[in-house]
Amino acid sequence: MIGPLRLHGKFRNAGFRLTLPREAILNVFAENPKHLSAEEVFLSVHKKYPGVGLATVYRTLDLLTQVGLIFKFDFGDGKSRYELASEAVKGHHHHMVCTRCGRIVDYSDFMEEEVKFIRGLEAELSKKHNFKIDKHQIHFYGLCERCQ
Amino acid sequence: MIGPLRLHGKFRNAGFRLTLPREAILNVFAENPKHLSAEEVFLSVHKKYPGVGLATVYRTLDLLTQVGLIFKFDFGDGKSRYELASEAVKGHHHHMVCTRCGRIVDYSDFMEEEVKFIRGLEAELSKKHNFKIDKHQIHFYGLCERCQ
DNA sequence: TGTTGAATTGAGAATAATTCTCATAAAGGA
DNA sequence: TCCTTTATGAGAATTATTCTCAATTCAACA
Repeated sequence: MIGPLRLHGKFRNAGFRLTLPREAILNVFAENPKHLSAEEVFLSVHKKYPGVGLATVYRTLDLLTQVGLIFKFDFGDGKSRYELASEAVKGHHHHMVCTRCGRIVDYSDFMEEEVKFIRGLEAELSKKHNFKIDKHQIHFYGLCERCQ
Repeated sequence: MIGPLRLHGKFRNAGFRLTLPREAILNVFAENPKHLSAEEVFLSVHKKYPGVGLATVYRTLDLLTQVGLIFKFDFGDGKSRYELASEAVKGHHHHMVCTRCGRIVDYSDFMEEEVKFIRGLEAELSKKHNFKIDKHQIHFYGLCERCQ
């Protein structure tokens, strides 16, 4: 669970207001685990706060992504997915996507080596191409256990 | 340029017919360089073969992706992009995406180390999670030279 | 603690990418 | 060449996402 105060601060500094829908949406991420689609977030919020509309969910997801509280992913199934940033950092992980059933398997093995390697690569690339990298995504695609 | 014979074989083995639209679409990739959207492919094909429709382009892109002749990418701007597989393999490269202007910068530096590292990771992950990995994508996001 | 202006919201319309439908046309084996 | 199957074009349909706009809420300040 993210501290309301930190959240509060993040929003204010960025010039945004802290509203009920925004907190509700953030709570969904704090309670549910991972990579939720906009519709899943909407349905989840809707249970407690039926008044919150889908457009607000989209707007807020955008906002939270900009502010850096959640990450946005595209696994190639036509809809975006979002995930709490603190989750992704604390239990840092990446994704394997099953090309048959669409299942997303997280892994957090070898992250230390991976992060070290990627950091190095980032530094080299940033310098060489004058590209200010601030995040990366690594996705593996293939067949999950069930679909082989 | 992909040899028509090899192409021929690939299609037959997969149970598909080799048609003019399919060749035309593949030629677009052989002639143009990289990561084209469906619409870009459509427009390009349309110049030489105005008869070819957008639906066919989508169908063929799907097909070519399945057969493995092209790769499909999602850079998070709401449209898929495609790229000749042999291009991606021969001049193996990955992508950096500018989060402000959407520009995609290819890089092919450090690929040897990168591929070696990723291969190792793939092997470990496949074994541990019993996930049959057949491809990966690495994307870096940030600000390109012009947008900083 | 009420007032006020700006930021935010909900509802539904609008948009954009992609997929589907179906009647017609083309491919390639017999 | 004929025939069956597969592929195609055109446009309708679908899906995710964004936009519009009047009504509401936030929070700074009186």
